[in-house]
Amino acid sequence: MDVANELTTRQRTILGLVVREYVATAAPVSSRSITEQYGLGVSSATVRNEMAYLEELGYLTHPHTSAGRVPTEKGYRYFVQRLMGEVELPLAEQRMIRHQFYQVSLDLEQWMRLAATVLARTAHTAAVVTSPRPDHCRFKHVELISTRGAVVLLILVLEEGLVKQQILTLTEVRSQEALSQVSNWLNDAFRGLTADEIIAESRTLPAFEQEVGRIIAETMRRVDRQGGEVYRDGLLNVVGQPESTASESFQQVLRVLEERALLETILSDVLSFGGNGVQVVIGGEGHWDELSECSLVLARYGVNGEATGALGVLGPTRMSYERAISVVRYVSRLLSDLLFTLYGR
Amino acid sequence: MDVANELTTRQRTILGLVVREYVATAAPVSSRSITEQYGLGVSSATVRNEMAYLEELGYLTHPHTSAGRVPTEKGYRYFVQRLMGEVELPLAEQRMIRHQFYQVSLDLEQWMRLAATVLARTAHTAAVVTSPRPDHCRFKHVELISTRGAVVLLILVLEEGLVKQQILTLTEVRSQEALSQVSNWLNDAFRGLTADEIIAESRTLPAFEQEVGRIIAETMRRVDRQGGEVYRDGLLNVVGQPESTASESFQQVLRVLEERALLETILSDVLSFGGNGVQVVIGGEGHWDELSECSLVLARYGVNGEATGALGVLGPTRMSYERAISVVRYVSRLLSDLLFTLYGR
DNA sequence: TTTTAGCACTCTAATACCGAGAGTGCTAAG
DNA sequence: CTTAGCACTCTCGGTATTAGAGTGCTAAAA
Repeated sequence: MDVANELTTRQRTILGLVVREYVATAAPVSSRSITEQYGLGVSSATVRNEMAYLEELGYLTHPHTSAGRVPTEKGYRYFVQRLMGEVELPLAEQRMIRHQFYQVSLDLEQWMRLAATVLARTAHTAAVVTSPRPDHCRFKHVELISTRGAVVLLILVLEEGLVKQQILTLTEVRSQEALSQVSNWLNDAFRGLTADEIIAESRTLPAFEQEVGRIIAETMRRVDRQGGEVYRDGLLNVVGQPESTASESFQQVLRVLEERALLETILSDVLSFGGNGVQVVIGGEGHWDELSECSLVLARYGVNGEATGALGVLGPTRMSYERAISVVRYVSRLLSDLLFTLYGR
Repeated sequence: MDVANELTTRQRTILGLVVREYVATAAPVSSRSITEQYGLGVSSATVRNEMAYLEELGYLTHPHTSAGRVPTEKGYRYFVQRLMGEVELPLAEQRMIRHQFYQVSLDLEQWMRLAATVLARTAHTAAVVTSPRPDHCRFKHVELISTRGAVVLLILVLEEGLVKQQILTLTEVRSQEALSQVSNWLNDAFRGLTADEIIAESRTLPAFEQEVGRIIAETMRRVDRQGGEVYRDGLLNVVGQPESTASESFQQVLRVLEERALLETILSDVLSFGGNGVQVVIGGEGHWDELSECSLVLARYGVNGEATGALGVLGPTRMSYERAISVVRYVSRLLSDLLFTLYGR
């Protein structure tokens, strides 16, 4: 950081006001509107001078000569890091959100869907929630269910409570009793093992059991790799924005949201960076071209070292970071707590 | 139908050309462009007269006095019903699509996701696929898996291959052996029953078994009622349209796509109407205000009388109905076939 | 040294206007 | 019934003009 970062109190106040005002109105903010709305005890000329200085440092810009000021990405970053503080969601909203979670049934899927909706509605942005992924999943239970002829439904339960299903077509018809026997046997043999260990263990087994073991291991590896579901909500909030009409960059946002692969890379990139807590990416930060003109507020959730997912909010750079950050923090904590009551040890 | 519906061959040709041309270019089509591009052996004045007549009957309009013609909703409907014929998807594309389905693993979820993507990409519109819902689901198998303390994972398999999971918190801790015994017992008792029958059957059982039975029945009822997942794709195709910049009606499309409840009502409304085959709703048809300015091409898929879902395409009124209808028809057939190989009897 | 009043300057956004071009509708002739 | 021809209408792009908003600067005041 350069020394120039040391802004005077007044400069910081003004920068904060410009950001807040611009976020609220979407229009460049003038020196006069600042002095009129928030009496700082100084004239507009003084504010003007300070603004010019803030622009020199790169925190603000001009759309054109005779327009008010608009925050730059650097300005937003300064605001988020040094001006905003640790804002908590208003208690009333916290209560409302918690209430909604306790109303739906005890179901991970419902929770994630609700989380996406709550995030989108509260932050007025698009929202993403990925299902929690175990760091390294372990076998818990398998069930083989005969459906019709040689077609068998394989249901795999992992330690972390994840359930996967897979359809197999056997080379010969087997009775349900025979299948149950096999699954009971495998349940004992594989309990608590990882995919690799199951492969190793399978080698000693008869052909059919070995084959099932291979399929189980494969499914588990797929879980390890590709992760689970991605829940989205609030796309309308992105499209409905005033600036969205003109810009093509909003199409980028939608593309990011629509392409699972792209989305997942970005999420894991961002989260592998920072430690815990809420991460804020403003305008791509140079790394992610897809995110120019928009911002991402992200957090991990889940039981640490057990299974974690990501959750966050994606909107235009001009968003209320206070709302966004506080709601992302709150929902991630809430979801983590809920998960812990179910799967934690 | 009024008698005026009897158009001359030339009028039908011209209407068809206007629709095709307008779909292709998104610009009002003039009498000259018709005579120039497709030599009809008549002058532009003649075409002009015919167009005026078609406008009188309500098949075409003018955006303003001196612009070309644009099809009305009625015009599109006539085109779809009487002019288009039963177009099939080009064989090359059929092959390509089929190939993609055989490449992914034998998994209903993957298929539906792929179906949505294929529909969106082929028709250049947004696409929706709902998971197949059994007409009246029947119990097949239950599994109770102890996870931690008194928390139990209940896995329910229905006749149709649907798997549902549910988390229970018992009042007392039970061993996995005890749980397995209960589930084995219930598997025999409930085999092939509907939700109501399970409730009846449960009355004679001991308290715990009765409780589990109640939960199973409840879950099954939920499946009956609310249906399953909805897969969407191609939202970008809607937003990227030339007319989308100006119109607010495109926000409606997005809202329809985002609100599951709304979407499901519309789908079931439309499909309960017509029999089998592809249904086309152009511009809301008066019933659905949410769909003004856009069209819906829908079909059922699945094994009839067993489990069916809906699948279709949602785009601007100005869309290629040939592509849309043919791809919806093809994918619905393909998916039905695939489902049959798995769950059919 | 900092603040501020005042003013010139710049740029946008709204409005009106103009002319070219596209396309129709109509009429009268083929 | 068709078509050539022409008047008429409306849009679209460009230009001019104006009002207003907001800045930057300078010089005076605190």
